[in-house]
Amino acid sequence: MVSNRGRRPRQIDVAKAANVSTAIVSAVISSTSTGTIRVSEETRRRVLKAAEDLGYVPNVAARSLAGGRSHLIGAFTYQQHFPRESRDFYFEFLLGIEEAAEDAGYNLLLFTGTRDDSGNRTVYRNGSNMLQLADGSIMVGGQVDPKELARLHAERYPFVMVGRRDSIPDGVSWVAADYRSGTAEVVRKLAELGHRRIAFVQGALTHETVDDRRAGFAEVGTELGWPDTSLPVLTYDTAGGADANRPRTLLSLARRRKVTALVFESNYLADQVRTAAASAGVDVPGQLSVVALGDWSERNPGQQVAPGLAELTSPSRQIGREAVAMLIRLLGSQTTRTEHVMMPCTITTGSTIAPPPSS
Amino acid sequence: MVSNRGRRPRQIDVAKAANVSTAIVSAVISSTSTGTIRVSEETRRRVLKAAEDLGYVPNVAARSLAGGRSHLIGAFTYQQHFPRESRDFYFEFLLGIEEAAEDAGYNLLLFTGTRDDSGNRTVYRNGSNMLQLADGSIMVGGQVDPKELARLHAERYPFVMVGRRDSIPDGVSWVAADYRSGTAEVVRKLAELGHRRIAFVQGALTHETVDDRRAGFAEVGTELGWPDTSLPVLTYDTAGGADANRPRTLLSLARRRKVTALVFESNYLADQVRTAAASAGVDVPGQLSVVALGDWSERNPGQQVAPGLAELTSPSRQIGREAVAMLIRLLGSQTTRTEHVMMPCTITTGSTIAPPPSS
DNA sequence: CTGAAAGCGCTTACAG
DNA sequence: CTGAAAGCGCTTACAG
Repeated sequence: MVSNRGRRPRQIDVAKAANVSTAIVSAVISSTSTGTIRVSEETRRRVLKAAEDLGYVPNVAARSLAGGRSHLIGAFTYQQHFPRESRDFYFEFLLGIEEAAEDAGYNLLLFTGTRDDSGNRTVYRNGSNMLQLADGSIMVGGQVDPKELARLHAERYPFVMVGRRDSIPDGVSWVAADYRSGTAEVVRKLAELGHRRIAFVQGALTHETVDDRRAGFAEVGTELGWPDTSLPVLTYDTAGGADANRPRTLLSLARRRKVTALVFESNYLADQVRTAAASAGVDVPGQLSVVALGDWSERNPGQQVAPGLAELTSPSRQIGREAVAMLIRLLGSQTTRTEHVMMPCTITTGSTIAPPPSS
Repeated sequence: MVSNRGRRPRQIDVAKAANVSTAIVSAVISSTSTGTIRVSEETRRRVLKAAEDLGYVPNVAARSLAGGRSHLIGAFTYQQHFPRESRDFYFEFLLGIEEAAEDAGYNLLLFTGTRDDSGNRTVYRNGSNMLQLADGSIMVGGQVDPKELARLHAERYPFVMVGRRDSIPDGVSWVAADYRSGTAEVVRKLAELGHRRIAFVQGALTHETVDDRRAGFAEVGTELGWPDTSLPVLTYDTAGGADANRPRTLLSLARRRKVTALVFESNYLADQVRTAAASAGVDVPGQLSVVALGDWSERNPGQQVAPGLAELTSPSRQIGREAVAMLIRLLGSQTTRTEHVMMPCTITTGSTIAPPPSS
């Protein structure tokens, strides 16, 4: 490496040139607002001049060693690759993080170099917490290592989780999409259009955000005083993978149950059912309204968003932004604190929602 | 801030626990290949165990202060915002940089926090070279501050320029798109299809990459022994902005000059001319072939790529990747060195190229 | 193969 | 308002 060590002017050189102590140089250069040190305007100018003349440039590593802060925000993911394609669900989170870091004047450290010898992501490489390079970090993505998160938290390393909120240890801060309210909003909207039988379609494998959506779904029933039969929950077997018959089964089930609107946890399945309806002669949305609630777990990698499909969309960019704001709050706080924020989802109406058939 | 200072175990604690010196701990933990220090397998295990038990985590700032390396690659841009939208010309460069950093096991520091009080990007904030947080950096984008670059280079800070190669000081390393060869390839292709009069269309404002393209254009004439009249260069006034008449002027000029193929520096203008041709009853590509050479400077922000337009495409992603590889070479080199690499462009044939009219 | 110690370049109490 | 000095937590010659 081309090393300039020893040739580059240091603080002490500037101090000598300006005929002051290094403390003064430090105070002038870093212009610490915390500093109780006040420097006369004349001295200040002299120091600045000397620094300029010598081409002095503070060493950031030394500064952060002595000062205890790097002024860096980190972004980490357990995903195999950093989200880089716009079709990657986590991509938008990262964009929001970048934007907010930029707005806040922070540099952003992407922990791209955090794979162990087996190619798996880990925070602790050779037992060393790589994240501490940054003052705090945002953890992005659907995969997590709960043990690592717990250890991080125990170490009191400041971080905010984004992209999921289940399977993460207590005390960990997060920002998440409010699927509950969003789903309730969707159902309310359908009810307003005149629907009186709306089914919630979920996979066999449940997780927290599915529970949230179902809660939002049920909530509207209570709100409107509907009987349980008006809001049936249909569960299909996820284990079988992409079962070609699944969409048809669901369609006939819907007809039998006299359901006029289908609310799908999975965008993928919603899209499939819409397609199947077309070939089965069922008019969407004339006879059947279809809404997707934003779960992409069944999506094939590279699959594009289904155009025209009514859907609940995660406010991923805003979540990313909020996570950075939250992290900065955590960093500024004297006490250890935990924050949880739910951000409202967006409803894209699309062309698959309409009033129920008048019959 | 939640500070763990003083509570977190340090190297010395591990050393005491393992009954060795800190030098040994350092050697074991950092597993420096350079290290002439050899540690017995048993000692090694003891140290690792102690580190594990204590939850020891090396401090990176200290490490890079003492060792002189941070093992971080930086990315900087003079653009107002970091490229984040796929329609941003510089976005792909950044993706390539991220990919390559990930592959090389480096963390990537995005210098998002580098705007001064007026909102302008600077490398030197309060006289301090922010980039030195990273061992070396990639500079991305179309804007540059030549003075800062010169200063950086004088300081012997290792960096590689990407996205442009003119207006940058001597001795600075860069990776750029090879528009010369690409343009030659385009013209050769047109000649093979039977074209014998091909015009190069350029703006009044010239810069290095336009010169490159024109050189590639002229090169083929020499190669094939064509007279100068076969390869005219048409210059239009850029000063007038988006002049609505420009496309028509060019079309009639082309007809008068008996030109059967138009090669445009500017993608924007190429697209406009194609559209104008349609409404003027000129068949593209039946009567006139149109090719764009990848200059986007006239593009409106947010404008999408013109679909179907034959064009030369900058290998931006590969350039980003190569820049990282180059930087890593520079970092590993004992001597100060400069490297320049031109990466081949891609030709997208599209639907605007055909043999000339048979008449 | 191992240990004691200097030094990396700052910041920040602590005295004056 | 200013100075001398300790200390941040490592790495790396240099001795043993």
